[in-house]
Amino acid sequence: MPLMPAKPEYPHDHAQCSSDALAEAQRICARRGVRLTETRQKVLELIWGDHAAVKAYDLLEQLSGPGRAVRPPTIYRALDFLLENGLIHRIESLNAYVGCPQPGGQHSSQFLICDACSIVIELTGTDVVHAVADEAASHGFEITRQTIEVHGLCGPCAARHAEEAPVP
Amino acid sequence: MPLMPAKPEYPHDHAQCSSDALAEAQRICARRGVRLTETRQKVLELIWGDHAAVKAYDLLEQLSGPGRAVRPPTIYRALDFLLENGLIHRIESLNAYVGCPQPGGQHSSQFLICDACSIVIELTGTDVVHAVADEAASHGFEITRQTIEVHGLCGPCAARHAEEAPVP
DNA sequence: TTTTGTAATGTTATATTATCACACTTACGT
DNA sequence: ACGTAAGTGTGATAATATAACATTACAAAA
Repeated sequence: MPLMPAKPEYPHDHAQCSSDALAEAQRICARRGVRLTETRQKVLELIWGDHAAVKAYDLLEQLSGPGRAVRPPTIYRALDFLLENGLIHRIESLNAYVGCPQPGGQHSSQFLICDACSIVIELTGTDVVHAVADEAASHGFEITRQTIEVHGLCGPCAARHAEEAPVP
Repeated sequence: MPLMPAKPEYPHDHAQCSSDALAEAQRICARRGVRLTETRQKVLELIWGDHAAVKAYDLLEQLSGPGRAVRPPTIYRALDFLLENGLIHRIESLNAYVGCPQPGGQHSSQFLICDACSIVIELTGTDVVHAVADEAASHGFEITRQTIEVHGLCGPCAARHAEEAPVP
């Protein structure tokens, strides 16, 4: 049974959410003495268009216009900058990028990814991080980077799905 | 400081390890009534060449010979088969594939990946899985697939690294 | 044993994701 | 204004993966 695609449902004032993220990004870049140039900011805005992960070549299309053909390096440079400065995350299992809601600091990445509506929810709990750290330590392993990506159905999509295929 | 690449260190009888994996794969396929054809078996053998993850196009080169030019679909079909039957895993953060040491059953994927020697260690503990499941449940999220990929340095590489760059 | 249907493979082309190399421009401190 | 480093433009290409359709091999039925 194929998943029904849908728009991410996340009841909140997204215009606010997005502009907060942009403002915070500006603060962070100012504090760090790095430049949030027009291209970088534009890419960040596009990524914050909603709470789904965005593909590099979609950004490319969106940035390109009638008079302006943006090339891949432009996008990837902007993405690299945003990644380095902790403003976005890369979702490995999707080859896509999503805004970071707690930008600035290094923090481990744990995501719930809805395969129906594509929403990406970033987790902030420490239990998982600790459990992983313990396991790693027991193997004498020194962690530099954790990637935790959990696929499935978000609450609203799970509900919709159950409705469409009710269990007898 | 760049990581020193190295061969994966994993003191064991790898010939045995590898041939056990192959034999187990044959048992599993027989039980399931699916065919471990020559190409599929060859790919599985190559993946079990050591405990590092292998790239699809490296398999392609290794399978190709003077008289035989193997094309991408051949490899990807074999990889799909092996993935579907739980004989290998895909490491998303590397776009690469690794043998599964507990093949057959569905199980969550948790890997320690050494960025120096490329060894991939599959974890089997349940703490992490439970911690993730709890977090997901608290968001009303229904999990279908977990990907946990932890990058860093394995024990031997961490030791070697510390030796090369001693802390005063 | 031949037939026949399905699974598997071969083959060509192309899609998708990402990087390299080098030229040019802009911002910024001096 | 000048020099420098950071940022961007541009063309080419690398690396990863899939689509579409033809052909072959296998195993069970007739």
